[in-house]
Amino acid sequence: MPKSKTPTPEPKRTRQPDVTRRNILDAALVEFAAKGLSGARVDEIAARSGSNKRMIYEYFGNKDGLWLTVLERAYERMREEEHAIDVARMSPVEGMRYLMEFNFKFCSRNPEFIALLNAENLHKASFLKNSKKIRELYTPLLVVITDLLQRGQREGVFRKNVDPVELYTTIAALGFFYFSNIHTLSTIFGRNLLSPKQQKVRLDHSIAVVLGYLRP
Amino acid sequence: MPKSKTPTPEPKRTRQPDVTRRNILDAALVEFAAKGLSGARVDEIAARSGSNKRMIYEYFGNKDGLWLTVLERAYERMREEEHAIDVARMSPVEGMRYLMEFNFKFCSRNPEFIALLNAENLHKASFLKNSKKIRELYTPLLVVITDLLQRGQREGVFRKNVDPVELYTTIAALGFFYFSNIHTLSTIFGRNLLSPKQQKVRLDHSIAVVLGYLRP
DNA sequence: GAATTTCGTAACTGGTCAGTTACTTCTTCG
DNA sequence: CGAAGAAGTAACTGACCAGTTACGAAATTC
Repeated sequence: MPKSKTPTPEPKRTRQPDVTRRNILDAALVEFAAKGLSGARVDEIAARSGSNKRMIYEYFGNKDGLWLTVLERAYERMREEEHAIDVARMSPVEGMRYLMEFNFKFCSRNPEFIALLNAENLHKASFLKNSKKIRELYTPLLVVITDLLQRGQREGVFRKNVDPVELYTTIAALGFFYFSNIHTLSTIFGRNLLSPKQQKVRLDHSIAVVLGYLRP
Repeated sequence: MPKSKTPTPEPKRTRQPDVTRRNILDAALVEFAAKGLSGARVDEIAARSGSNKRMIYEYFGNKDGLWLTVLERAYERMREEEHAIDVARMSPVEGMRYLMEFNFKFCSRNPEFIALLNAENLHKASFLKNSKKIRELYTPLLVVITDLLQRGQREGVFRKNVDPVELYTTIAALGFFYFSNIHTLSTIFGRNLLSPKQQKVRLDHSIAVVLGYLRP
């Protein structure tokens, strides 16, 4: 039975299932991102959440259920942030630049998201495939890119016959890869790619690549 | 004491430390790539290798030592294959195209390499950082790209002021990301990106992006 | 062919961890 | 207040697993 909100303006609640649930998910995100699915410890998540194991199993059934929920929540968050993007009033070039910057900085700001996706790919996306929610998560970024491409082509500033899905993948790749592989790349190149300076160089280059390609 | 080769042409050897060692590493590569470091089972590696746990601990000390050796070996293999690349006699455009194709197909052909790198990045490259061998593994691809860029710029077919390291990262990203995230991308797009047809579309697009960018 | 070293097997150990349970404490609401 | 149920705690269980050991078999050396 779905819990309907009581009309009484809640007094001082110390029982806060929603808060407890969210605390568990926050703790799980950190733990899973740091250690992967098999490396993560349920006891650690319980301790970090300020709650306890019993609540975890009450709300999420088991470790796998918790993993799936954390994963879905991460996608939802990305989708929410992407939804706020509005490039309709920008020029195609400006818009594309803004989009890439957003994507790059989202990756920079959400290393847990990167780690989570990599872990899920290690499992061949077996959890995501069983997710009912994921169908609606088709990323809004794709819609925005399609629009920008059309306008740019009409105005003659972008080349023709660019597949939006391919370009989306390219943009995603240019942001994601850098942060996904930042530790091995830093080691091999002997540079600290985490530094803001290096990140700026990388973003500028990425934008130059895509805009350079899009020239008619 | 390093074992010097006996002058006698070995008869029928049933003792073959090198073979056993390699079998263990092959088995470990598969297991680690499929399940990550913490998910992999030493018993499973022993069984798959046709050898046994005792030998694993004899040769590699512990699970972590085995992991590091597998990782180094994967890098070495890549380096060897890259070393065979010779684009000196190709035109800059041809050479760049060939290089990207090589990189893309290497990723396609070596999914274990992809999985290994992702797992190592999850650990913040802590094993690679402690590797003595890794310093010499600075990828030869970088040298080849630098050469191609110079020639292309001199001949006027490539734009000027392109940083080879940045371009290398871009090329690596365009190949790696697709295969690294192939399962989640396939799920979200509802397409089977593993199919050769989709792979060709992706490679063609990637080449078009880089060559499009490189136009003066 | 005896001594020595290498290799293989399987049982064992000590620790870890997902998931459960018994029990206590707190909150809510009549 | 007092009953009912929700939330919390910590000990427990049973499985699993990295790493070890004891012992035997085979191969190599002298």
